[in-house]
Amino acid sequence: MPELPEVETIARGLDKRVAGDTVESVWIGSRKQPLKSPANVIAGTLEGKRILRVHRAGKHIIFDLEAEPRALRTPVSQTKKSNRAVRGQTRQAAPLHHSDGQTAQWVVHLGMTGRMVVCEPAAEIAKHTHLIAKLASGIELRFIDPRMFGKLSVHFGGFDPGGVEPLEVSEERFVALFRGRQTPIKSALLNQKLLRGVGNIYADESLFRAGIRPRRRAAAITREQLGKLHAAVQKVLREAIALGGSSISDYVDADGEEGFFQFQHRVYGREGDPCLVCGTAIRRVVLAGRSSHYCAKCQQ
DNA sequence: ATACCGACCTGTCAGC
DNA sequence: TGCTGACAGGTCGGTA
Repeated sequence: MPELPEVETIARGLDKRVAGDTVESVWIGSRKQPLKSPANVIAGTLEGKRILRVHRAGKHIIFDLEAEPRALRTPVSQTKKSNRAVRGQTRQAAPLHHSDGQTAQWVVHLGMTGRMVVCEPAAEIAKHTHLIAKLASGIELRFIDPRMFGKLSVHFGGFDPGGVEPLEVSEERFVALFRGRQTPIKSALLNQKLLRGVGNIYADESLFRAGIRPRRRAAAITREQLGKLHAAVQKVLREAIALGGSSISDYVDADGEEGFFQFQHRVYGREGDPCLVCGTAIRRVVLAGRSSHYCAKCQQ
């Protein structure tokens, strides 16, 4: 579901709502799929820790946790008994010997359909809820993901998502990323090891604004066009962030609000519709297994 | 190195 | 009304 602008919007919302709060207890559902770290390690790392800050790297949401637990674990797990019966198993906290004295990070990747929401404990528990973190202030942080393509993990001593931040990369470095690559430019834009955070919507939208066809070989694109692409990627991402991201089917931010960038889409999801610049029907082709939308006249 | 494909999952929607 | 197939914001691993 979410690309960089959506993840940025969610991370900002979460930071506003939960930074400074402390995780009291964590419930993790039985499904294994969304977990990259073992459930007891995730729960054990989160429980008792204060959330210092929530931010984004690529499409990852990162919760910075304070190094040392705020409170002992014992009273926490005792207060959890009532919830246990209702919601299923609560994992035992893992020993934290490997994280003592180090900052820990809780990293969340939302995949296609993941959502991370803040809500009151009384709020109905949505289907496909895989994690609930009860916070000291009384609110809950919930991870919901129907397709389970999302991933939850904890890291000690620095999480490296790879690639460069599209909003921070200089034009020189951006151009260098594609030098000599025979892959289609769209595939290169989607490669998170190069640029982190650009997904299918914003790749198509950026290529349209730069006037480049998705299938063009990266290496065959002129320096001037790559400069335009660099500007287009940054402009599209910034505008999308300003509008709270794109809500296609069910995307909402941490507060349940929809984004508005979908109304600015010029090619994505507009197959057969007239190009807003020249009137030519927008085409859709499948490239690297993903739908790619473009205007055959405006993009050469 | 690159490119294509299926796999991972569930839900929704168009068409019959 | 209900079945079937295509498709969905992402990533990974296998294979040619």
